[in-house]
Amino acid sequence: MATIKDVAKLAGVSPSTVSRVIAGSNRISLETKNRVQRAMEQLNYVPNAIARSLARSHTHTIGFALSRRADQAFSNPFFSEVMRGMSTVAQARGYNILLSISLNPEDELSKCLQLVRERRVDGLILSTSRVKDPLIAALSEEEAPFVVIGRCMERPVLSVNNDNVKAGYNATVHLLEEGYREIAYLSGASDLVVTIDRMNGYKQALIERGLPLVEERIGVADFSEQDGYEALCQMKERGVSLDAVVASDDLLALGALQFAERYGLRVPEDLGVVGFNDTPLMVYTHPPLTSVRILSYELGVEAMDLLIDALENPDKKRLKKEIVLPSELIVRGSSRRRGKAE
Amino acid sequence: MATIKDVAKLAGVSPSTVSRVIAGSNRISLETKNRVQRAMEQLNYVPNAIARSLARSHTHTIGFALSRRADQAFSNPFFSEVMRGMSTVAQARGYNILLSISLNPEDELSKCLQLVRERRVDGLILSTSRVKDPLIAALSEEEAPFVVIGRCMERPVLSVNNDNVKAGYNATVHLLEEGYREIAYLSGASDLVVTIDRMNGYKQALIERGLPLVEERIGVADFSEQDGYEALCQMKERGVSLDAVVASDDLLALGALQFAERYGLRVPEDLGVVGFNDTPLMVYTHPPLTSVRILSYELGVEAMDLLIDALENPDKKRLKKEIVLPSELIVRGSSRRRGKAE
DNA sequence: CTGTTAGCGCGTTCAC
DNA sequence: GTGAACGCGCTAACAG
Repeated sequence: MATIKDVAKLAGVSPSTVSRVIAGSNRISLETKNRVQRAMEQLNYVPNAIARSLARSHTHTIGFALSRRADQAFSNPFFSEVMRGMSTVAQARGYNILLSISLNPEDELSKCLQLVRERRVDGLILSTSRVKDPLIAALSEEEAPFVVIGRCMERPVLSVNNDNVKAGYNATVHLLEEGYREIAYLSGASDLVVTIDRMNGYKQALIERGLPLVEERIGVADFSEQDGYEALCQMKERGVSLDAVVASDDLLALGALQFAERYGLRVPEDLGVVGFNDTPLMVYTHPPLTSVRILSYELGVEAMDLLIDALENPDKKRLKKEIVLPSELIVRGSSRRRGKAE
Repeated sequence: MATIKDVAKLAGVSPSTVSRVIAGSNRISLETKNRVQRAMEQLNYVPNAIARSLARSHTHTIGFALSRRADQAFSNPFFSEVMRGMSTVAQARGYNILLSISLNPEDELSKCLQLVRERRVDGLILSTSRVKDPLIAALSEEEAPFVVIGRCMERPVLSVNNDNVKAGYNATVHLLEEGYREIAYLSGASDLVVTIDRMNGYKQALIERGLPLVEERIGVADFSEQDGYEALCQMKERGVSLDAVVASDDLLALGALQFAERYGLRVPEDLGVVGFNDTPLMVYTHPPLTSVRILSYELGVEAMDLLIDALENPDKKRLKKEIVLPSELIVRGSSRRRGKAE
């Protein structure tokens, strides 16, 4: 494998000259430039990225942290889409993506710190955020550049989020307008900021319409259909009445559908259901699932752009920008009973 | 950020000594070893991975190539699972994963070559294989270490695959045993080795049972429900009769379900359907989808292990091992009509 | 415009 | 057992 020296030798110049034509320096004669380029082609020369990184002390690599719970949570294409978005930008701006999948938040923390301290990545993108997130705290202390997909409640950070409060609010209002009154909320892991925000939107809608906020109608479940199903069954068995469910994830909404089946409830007549993420396959549930569409691809795009901007403009680094992307409620059969025969 | 020199200075030794305790050299006195370790802790020292890579001329990083069509194809968790498997092994063996998502095979080729030539990765894992795959050819010529998830028809390569021919065969035999006789096959992109293998299994089953092999019953579609739907509609409109479908992907099977609805065919009575991948959400289709379960997580595990083994045992490098993992047909409502009232 | 000199941070002989 | 010296391949500051 040819090195910069080989090229220099062949072209009859010094390595630094070669380095200059690679960098596209303008103070270089057209003639030697051509000569060098010919030599590079002839030797099939490609600069060694590692050596470059060492010399310039940055890697042009971004780490993406995914903890397994998050991963399985969204066995829907949410993260695939985010990654596609990130990847598009990374590609365009000359960056690479290093993947870090962990089994739990503790591992995630140590692996991310490792990546940063080893200087393997220039910055990190975090896939979710929790209340008092230790990872965010550690990274902040380390002064490592990072952006979180989600929101940080404790301190200003670079972040890209969707309007979860509003989305939760809209979903709930929609159910109210369809005539549902006893609306339950299915939360994901209770320390995830997303699910808390969505819940707050839900609460806000109820309060605004003067409806009672029944704590027993709020169920906490891991992001899985099974858990969603069980949470609702427990509610029912405790004698809590409900005629609709706002589920903070489509998988949980699926659990709600199962729950309806178990108790012989008709959807949407007896139970209205709305989920989150608008997972493509949810079109095929019976009835098709109403869901909040999240701009996951765009989330990835914005996150990567934000991080690279911060990286490349050290002056702006201190400005902790927070981007919020809109969501859209996609109404389908699972929540539309207005005008239907009762 | 502390360097090896800082540690050396603090411990009152030379950098090479520090290097030795990092490497776990045994010819070092316990005393200085402890002294160095204390210094490392005190300075919160972590070796710079880039400098290491340069000195040792390998990165401990594996590239994973995904081309977008493959990605969207499997908006099911197939690749997530593969990645989880790869990640587990990578973690355990001290490797990192660099992600390379491309929009098309051409981009994929150039990006992968780039990664290898830049020496950014020690090796690559390819997510799919095509007939006369240019990427495989290029990588072979480059003598870059890589393993393909799938199979290479032209030359021996390191590969991890599932038993697609047998799986296609089993799926078809199952339909035959359920009494279906006019079985169609829905292929994915016609140059993907997976889909070809599955088709050959399908053909073999028909031939074995003495049934005619009707070329018109083989439809080619991209991996999407829409395409699957359209392929079958075209078949129908051309007057081709069919009473069952083997779809090389669950999404295509979904298209078959749509097709059935469109033409008022009852599933499984009038149309039997079996898909591939056993996507979790397919349990919720009506009726639940029969599908071939692929060991995607294990595929990732084996691929990563195979690659790292080859990397770390240069002597074995020449041995082009090909691993095949079993699959399992999960029978559900969409293909079970035996014993049912007709 | 171009070459020389010094690193970037670490691994690895080769001596002592 | 330990240190000095050199090299990995490239960039950057300084001359000229």
